[in-house]
Amino acid sequence: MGTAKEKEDSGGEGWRSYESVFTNRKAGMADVDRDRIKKIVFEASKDSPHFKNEQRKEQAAAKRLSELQSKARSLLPRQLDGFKAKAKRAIVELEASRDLSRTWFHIDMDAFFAACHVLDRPELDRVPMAVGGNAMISTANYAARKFGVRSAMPGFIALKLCPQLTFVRSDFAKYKKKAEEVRAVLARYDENFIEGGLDEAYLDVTRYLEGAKLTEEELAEKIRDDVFVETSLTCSIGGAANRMLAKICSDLNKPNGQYILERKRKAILEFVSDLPVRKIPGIGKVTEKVLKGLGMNVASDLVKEAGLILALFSKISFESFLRAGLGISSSEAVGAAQDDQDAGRKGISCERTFGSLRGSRLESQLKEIVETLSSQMTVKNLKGKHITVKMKKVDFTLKTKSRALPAHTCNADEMMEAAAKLVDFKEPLRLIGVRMAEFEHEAHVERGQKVIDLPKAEKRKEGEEGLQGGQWFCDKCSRWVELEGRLEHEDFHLAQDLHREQLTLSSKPKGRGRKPATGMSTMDFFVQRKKKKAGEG
DNA sequence: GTGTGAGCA
DNA sequence: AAACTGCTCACAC
Repeated sequence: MGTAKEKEDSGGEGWRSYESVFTNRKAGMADVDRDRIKKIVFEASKDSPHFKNEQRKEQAAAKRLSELQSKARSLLPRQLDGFKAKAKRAIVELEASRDLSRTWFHIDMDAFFAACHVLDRPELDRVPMAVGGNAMISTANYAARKFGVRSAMPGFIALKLCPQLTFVRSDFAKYKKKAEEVRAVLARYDENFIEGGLDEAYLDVTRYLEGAKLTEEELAEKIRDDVFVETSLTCSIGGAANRMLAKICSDLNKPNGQYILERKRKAILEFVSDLPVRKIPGIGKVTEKVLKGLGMNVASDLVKEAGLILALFSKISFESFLRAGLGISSSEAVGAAQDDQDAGRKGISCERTFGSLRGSRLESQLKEIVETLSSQMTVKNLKGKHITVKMKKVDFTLKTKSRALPAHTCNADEMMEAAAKLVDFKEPLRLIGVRMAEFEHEAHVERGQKVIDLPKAEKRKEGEEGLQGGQWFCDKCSRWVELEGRLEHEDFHLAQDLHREQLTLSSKPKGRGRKPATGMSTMDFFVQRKKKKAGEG
């Protein structure tokens, strides 16, 4: 896909150039099938407003790429040399921080939701099956994946790929229960393991390995064995010197497999030298396209072309690309996983998609969303001073409106009043959402200080003791919650966990403010004047 | 401060 | 007929 030539092809061949999230290579898919899948997904999509919007976005991405390409071409050799020199120093700096002293395992349950259902209904294992419904699928078993059925694929499209597909309604309580069983096993190997959603975890097994006199391969076998014996579920394990590499490795021999990357600089550099950039956590479809358009295909290319990257991308992107290319990421443990997700949060939001609503019905939908958000904020003890309303029109185009509020609040009425002012209820929408930001941050939880909140909770406990249990202590977030709100509160954690099923907690370039707390100063120095320099000359 | 959009899982 | 949700960052004005 080098040139933007074939365009006007609305006829029978349009599907050929149609690459979507659903048609990428995944474990267990033969190449022969890819064209068929592409074609079916394309046929089911091409006339929808959603598809039009996708095309619009693709064009914008292509434009961005060509701008970057021409920016790259216009760089004078001496400018590029300057960037290269700075990049070189950044590489030396990062290399000095390389830590090979620890072994991290990334545990990834195989088709977790689907596998949970198979436990109760073994016959489902032999037929193509997906968890979810007509609108959206959350997981598919491996039999269904052979047909191209993917998570995050609309059910109606999956049915076209696989007419005999069996749908199973999701059962969050079941997943949560099984996840607890899995965690009980994992905790024996690292009591401070980091949870990544319901079906993922990072374990620092360094200490266990020292005590047990096992090789890493043997330990991974043992953990997979334990998990299977005690939960009847299979998982895949990746082992490496840091979490980023471990996560990449856990995907390589999926399902029910393992891959250990030797903790040696040379082995790691070899590994990244034929690691497709798309495998790097944080690099998705679009970034892959951009990098490939700039001639970078494997992770180590990001180091080779570090000067160019420095010239073209932001400081943050530069550093994360460089880390990926060197196979370096944080290898230290993170504070308690549950608390960590709240610390450093910048905003909280809630949004709903519906068919098409306007007028008073739209208004009451907005109110519902505001109320949900308000109660989540109350639970999390968050008050925001800035509100944003997000609106998606029927043609899938997005619009946001935001306002600063007179004071910090998590009050539903105040939020609704502000939100309603930002919406034109006459216009039909397919989605509406509300985001609150600019929190008043009292004593924010720093990385690694997992119990900083506890004294507060403890104090509260003593103080409220006389009040006869109008409150309930949530172990999950170590906070006191109004007793009446308990069910809702638990649901909230469940929903959050569920959502995280599709996310990763690994060190990634963007996302949820999980930035390194330290070690940036030198890097800052290298790149701080990037823009100025780029502009001159 | 506000608005838009991209990107990711 | 039908394509989610929550979060972050970049950039323009």
